[in-house]
Amino acid sequence: MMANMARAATTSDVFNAIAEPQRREILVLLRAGERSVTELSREMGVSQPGASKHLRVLREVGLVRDRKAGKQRLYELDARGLRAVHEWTGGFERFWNESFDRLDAYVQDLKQARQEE
Amino acid sequence: MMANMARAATTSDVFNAIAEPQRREILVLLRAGERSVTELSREMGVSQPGASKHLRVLREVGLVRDRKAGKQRLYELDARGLRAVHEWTGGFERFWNESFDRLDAYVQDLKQARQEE
DNA sequence: CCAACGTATTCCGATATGGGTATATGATGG
DNA sequence: CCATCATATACCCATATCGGAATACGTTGG
Repeated sequence: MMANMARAATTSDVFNAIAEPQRREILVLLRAGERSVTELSREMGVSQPGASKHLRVLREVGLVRDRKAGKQRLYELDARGLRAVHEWTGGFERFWNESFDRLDAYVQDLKQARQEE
Repeated sequence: MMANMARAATTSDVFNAIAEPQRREILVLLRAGERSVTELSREMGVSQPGASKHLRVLREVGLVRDRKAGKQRLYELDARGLRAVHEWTGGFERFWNESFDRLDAYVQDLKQARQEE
């Protein structure tokens, strides 16, 4: 009865889609222009079904578009979905920019070391 | 012989760590300041072990620091690891702008097609 | 020391995941 | 229509994942 959901479906979630290194690699490759599945699988050193499956995920979350070109199917980047991730992480910019960040971490470490002695 | 790795371990990978909605929620909550585990679990409507386990993942990828405070353990944001994600997605900025242009062009085409009906 | 409180870990069950391999589906040229 | 190339899907396996419940561990006050 679907009581225990193991994790959010990788599809329909951009954060999950880009959690996979090979999928990130695909997106990077596609910045240089559209590619066929075979080209991608060769450039990545991955089996064709492997590439196809990752492309399916990327397609379902909307990060790539595909178009038929003869026997081939060309995949093209659609980076709009990455904007949400960029903006979400951007919401933390002031926290990683704080100049006392490193010093603060250092102080915390000292405190902790003391307490654990 | 560990031949089939199901997916990259969620630990040691920031992209994977933030693929989990609850973990993202924790990070957001911690922007307002450090919190104990119980406080977090209550604010999130999650069990205490649930919170603890997500915090462990976040700690292992370095997105939070913890410090003992009496019986409690206070968790604090360490957003530096998010910078990598921000920058990676930032590498696509010109593409999502371009995509908007393309969408815009498409919309223009639609308008035009209508007028020509 | 011990009772209590706060937190972490362990175990379990259901499910998602990724990589193979084999095979199905699709499109093309002739 | 057929042979062929390109891609997608199905199936299997090993493992990761998440949530819940029970329990272990740690700290503190009395």
